[in-house]
Amino acid sequence: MPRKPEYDRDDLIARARDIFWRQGWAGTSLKDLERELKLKPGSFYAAFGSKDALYGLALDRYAQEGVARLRALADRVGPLEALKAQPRLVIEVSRAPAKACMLAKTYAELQAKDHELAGRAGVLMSEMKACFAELFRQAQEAGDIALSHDPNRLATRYQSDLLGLRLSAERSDVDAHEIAADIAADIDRL
Amino acid sequence: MPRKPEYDRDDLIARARDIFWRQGWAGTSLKDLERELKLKPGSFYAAFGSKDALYGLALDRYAQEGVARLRALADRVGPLEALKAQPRLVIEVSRAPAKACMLAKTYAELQAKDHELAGRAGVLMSEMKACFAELFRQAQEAGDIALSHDPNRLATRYQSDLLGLRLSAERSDVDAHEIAADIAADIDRL
DNA sequence: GTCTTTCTTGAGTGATCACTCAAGTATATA
DNA sequence: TATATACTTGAGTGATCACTCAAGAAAGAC
Repeated sequence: MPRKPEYDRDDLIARARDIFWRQGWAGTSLKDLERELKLKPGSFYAAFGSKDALYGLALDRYAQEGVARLRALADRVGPLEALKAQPRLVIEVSRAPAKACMLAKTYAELQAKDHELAGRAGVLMSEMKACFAELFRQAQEAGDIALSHDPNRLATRYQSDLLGLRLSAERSDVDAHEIAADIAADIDRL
Repeated sequence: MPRKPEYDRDDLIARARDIFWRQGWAGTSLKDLERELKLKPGSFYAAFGSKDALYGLALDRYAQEGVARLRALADRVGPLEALKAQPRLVIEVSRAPAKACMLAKTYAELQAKDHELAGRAGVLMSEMKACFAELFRQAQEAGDIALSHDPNRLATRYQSDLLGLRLSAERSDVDAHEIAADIAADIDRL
């Protein structure tokens, strides 16, 4: 009996993610969102409740797609090759709104104020790290990496390297492909 | 003939740097600054002109002290040992308001809006990178690092690693000392 | 067609933003 | 002591912030 909304909620979340990813939390005003999502304030708040709530949904979507993409890659080329390819891939996605990791940007921006979204970003980064560790462990099982290494430690370093790489990739005076190649080369030496 | 200001300008810039470093640009309001610097709006604007102008001074101070500290360290222990010690040192400074690099935080927060301060942070990061490259080159001259390596490439990777490390050091679920040790170990293998 | 339910619209809310400025106060020189 | 020259004070500026809500419009059920 009721009327249906004119928007595609999933599409709106994806578009909001791109805006937040690029401009950050404080850098994105409701005016920005209303313009880009073509939603008047009333519809916006009926659909999402608050700016923070939408940011949370966007953050979850970002992390979920990131993990899914890496897992799918590992299923295709195996864990070691996936870990080696990932650095190059994350800085080459040209349709992405930014090179830097949205989780890291969120954490860096909001952690000092103990914002709930910073906590959420931290949890999601931790899950991402666990995903890396699992792939390192699988690579060890496959005999590609010496068993003497601790997969959790490898994952921690690897994630740190990726965060640095992706931040560096935003800079015009840095050749991020060289860094990506060096990170991949490090994995080969394990 | 005139009255002297009651504040120490250098001290105010240092205090402002710490606030901006921790809370970011948008995350720091003039109310925050007025409270921490104990300056009423009139005095604040007479002294610094604008929030952005003070942020710029704070950024310059941050970068200048960072370079000076590393150069002093290199003079004491030599270029190779300085580069190896730096990762541990940057995450161990307990009186620092944050572990992450202020230049990186500024760049990440403001680059999307082409803010002048992001450009300034980028230039300062570039200067820092040049400082790293110089130390790598000196280490090669001293015979500590094989001449086959490009010092600029080493510096780029090293800086990227440091950015990742320092961001990781903000997280409670990460053992940053392990990462720092691994980065130092990488330098030994060159 | 009529009713019910939900969505859309957009002016308007108080709070906070960076910033201004006129009035008051203190100090070094004459 | 008188005067000139800053510095300090804090109420107040318009703009923008996230957000609200009442009224109008549209679509399924009957």
